[in-house]
Amino acid sequence: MGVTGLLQQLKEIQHKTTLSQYSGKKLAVDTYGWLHRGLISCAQDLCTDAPTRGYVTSVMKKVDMLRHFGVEPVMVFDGAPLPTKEGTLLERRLRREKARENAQLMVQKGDRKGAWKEFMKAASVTPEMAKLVMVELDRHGVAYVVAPYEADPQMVYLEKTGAVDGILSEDSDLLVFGCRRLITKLNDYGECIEICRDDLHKVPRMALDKFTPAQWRLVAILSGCDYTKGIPGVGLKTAFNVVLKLSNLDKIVASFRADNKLVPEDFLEEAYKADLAFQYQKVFDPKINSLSTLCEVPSDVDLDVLEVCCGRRLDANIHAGICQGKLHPFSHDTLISREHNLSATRSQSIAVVQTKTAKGIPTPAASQTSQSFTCTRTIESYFKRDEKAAQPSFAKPNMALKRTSEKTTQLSPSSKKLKRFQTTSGAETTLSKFFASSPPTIPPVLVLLQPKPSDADFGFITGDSEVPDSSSPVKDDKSSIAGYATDDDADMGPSTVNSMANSATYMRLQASASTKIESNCDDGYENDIDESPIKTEKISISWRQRFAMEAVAEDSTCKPATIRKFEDVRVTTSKSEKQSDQRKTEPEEAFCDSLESSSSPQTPEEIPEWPTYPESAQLKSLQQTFMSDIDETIYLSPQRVLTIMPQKSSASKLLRFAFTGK
DNA sequence: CCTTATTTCTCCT
DNA sequence: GAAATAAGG
Repeated sequence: MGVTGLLQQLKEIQHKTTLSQYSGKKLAVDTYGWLHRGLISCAQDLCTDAPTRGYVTSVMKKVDMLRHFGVEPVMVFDGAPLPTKEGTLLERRLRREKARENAQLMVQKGDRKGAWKEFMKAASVTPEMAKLVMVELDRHGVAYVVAPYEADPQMVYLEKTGAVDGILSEDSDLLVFGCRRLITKLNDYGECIEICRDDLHKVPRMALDKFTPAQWRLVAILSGCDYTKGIPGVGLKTAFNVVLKLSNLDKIVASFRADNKLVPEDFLEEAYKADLAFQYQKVFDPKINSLSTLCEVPSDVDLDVLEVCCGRRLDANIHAGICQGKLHPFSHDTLISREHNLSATRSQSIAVVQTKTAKGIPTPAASQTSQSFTCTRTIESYFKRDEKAAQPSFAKPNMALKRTSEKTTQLSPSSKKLKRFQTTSGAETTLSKFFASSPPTIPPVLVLLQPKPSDADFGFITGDSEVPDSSSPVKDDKSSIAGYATDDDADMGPSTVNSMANSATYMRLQASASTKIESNCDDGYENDIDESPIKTEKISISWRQRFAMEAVAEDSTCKPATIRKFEDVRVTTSKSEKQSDQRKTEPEEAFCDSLESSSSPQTPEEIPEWPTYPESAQLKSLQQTFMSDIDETIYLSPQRVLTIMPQKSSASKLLRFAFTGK
C-alpha cells in the first residue's frame, strides 16, 4: 500500500545507484516485502499446507547478494497488527479464504492459470514463515529484529538511532515516517534507486522541501495511506496543493466540503489517530533491549488513544521475546516455524503406517522409553488395526481417491512429488480416528532430526534446527542483536524437545482429523525430475535422511549398522488409469533403473515380480556409503521410529534419487 | 490536468 | 503489491 503515487511524484530525485555504494554500511531490510515477493514461487504449496522452502531461499538469495556487495543487512520483520487495523486484517483473511476456495474450484475445473492467480491472492506471509527465515538468518549470522507492531516505524527508528545507514523497502510510507535514506527497486544485479530526504528541494514542480514533517503526514492522510481511506476524489496532487494553501486540517476539510466533496464523518478523528501512528508508534530498541517509540511522546497526548493506534504496551519480557523472534507476535506463544509445524504433523501421520511395516517387533528404541508414556496396547495390536483399515484402499483405489488423484495432477511439480510420499491412502484417516478415540495412551511417534547448526540446508521435510531453544545458535551468537529474554529453557534436551513437538503435533492432528487423502498420478513425473534438479536434490536429501532413520531404528545401539531388508518397506500401488506412457508409470522399471544407476531403460522381461524386491548388493552398498556420510549428523530420538510407506512408483523413483542422486 | 479503474508482472522451471 | 495504461470527471 503506502501513499499511492508518491514515488511517482519523486521521480526527479530518484537516484540510480548500486548496492556497492553502500559497501561497509548497514541497511534495514523490510523483510516482509521480500517474503511477499517470495510467495510467487510457492503460493500453492503454502495454501495447501505443503512443505516448501521457496520463500526462505528467495530471501536468503537477496541477503547473500547484499553481503556480496559488502552491505550488512539488518532484517526487520513485521510484528502484530495495530489494534486500529485488526478489522482490516480480518477482512483480508476472509478475502484470502475466499480466494483459497476459488483456487480449489479452479483446480478441480482444470484451470491452472486461474488457480495460480487465486493461490497468489490467498497466500500470505505468516509469523511462522518468518520464523523459518529467522532460523536461516541465525545460521548465517545475520542480524534481525521483529518489530512489536509495524516494520516501517521500526526501520525508521533504527535509522534514526544510527543502527542502520538506510532502509531497503518498496514502501513509500517510510518517507512519511521520516526515513532519511530510502533504497527501493532493488533488482537481482544489485541495482537500486535511492531517495534521500535531503534531495527534496530538487523536485522542480513544488516546493517540497518547504513541507514540514507534519505537513507530509497530512498529505498522506488526505490522499489515503495505511491508516486512512482518504477523501474520495482527492489524490496526491490536490493534497499537496491544499496543504500548502491551508495549514489547518479543519480548514482543509471545510474547503473540501464546500467543494461538494464527501468527507467521511469520522475523518477528523481518523486523521488524528493516523497522525499519532506516524509519529509515536511503538518500536523495539535492540540496544537497550526494550520498547520505545519512534518519536518522543509529548505529555499532552492521551495515553489510552496511544495504546489503540500506536500499539499496546505489554509485559517487557513478552515484547523482548516477540522482537527476538522467540514468541509469536499475535498469540505470544512460542514461535515455531511453519515447516517445523508441518513436518511434525507429517511425521506423526506417517508413523502409524510404519509400525505395521515393522512386523510386530517392537523396536529397541520404543522399549527403551516405554516409561515415558503409558502404553496399554501392544505394538502388534496397532498393526492389525492398521492393516484392516489401510489394506483395501491400497489394493484398489476407490472413487474418492481417483478424484483426488486428478486434483493432484494440477499441483505444481514439487508439491505433486511431495504429496506422493507424505500421505498414504488410508493411513492418515486411520490415524486420525485412532488418535481421536484414545489420545493420551497412544505413543506419539515422531522423529526429530537435529542437525548441527553449521549444517546449512540440511532439513527440507524432516524438521530442522528451528526447534525453539534447543539448537538455535543465536544464543551463542554475540553478533545477534540481543540475547534471549528468558533462559529458563536452556537445559532442554532432545527428549524435552520431542515431547514438546509431540504435544503440538497431537493438537494439530486432532484439528485436522478429516485431512484429505491424496493419491498419486504419475503423468509427466520423469519430466518434472529432469526439469527441476534443485528441488529433486532437496527431496533426495530428505529421503536419504528417512532411509537412514529406518536403518538406525533397527539397531539397538542407535547406530546405523544394520541395513533394513528391503521387503520390509511395504509400498502401496495406486496406478493412474490414464497411463499413456508405460515406461514412465511402471514402478518396477524405475526401480531397476535405480539399481543400475543409469538412465538406460530396462526391458519389461527383466523386471522382477512385484512386490518382491530383489536383494541388491549394489543398493546395499549405495545405502551403506550414504550411511557413513551422514552418520555424524543424524541424532535419532531414542524412543521414536519412522518409516515411510510411499506409493509404489514414487518409492522406486525416490530410491533412485536417494542413493544415486539422479 | 487529476483521479480512478484495469491490466500486467513479480518468480521459477 | 506496484507500475503502466486507459478511461472518466
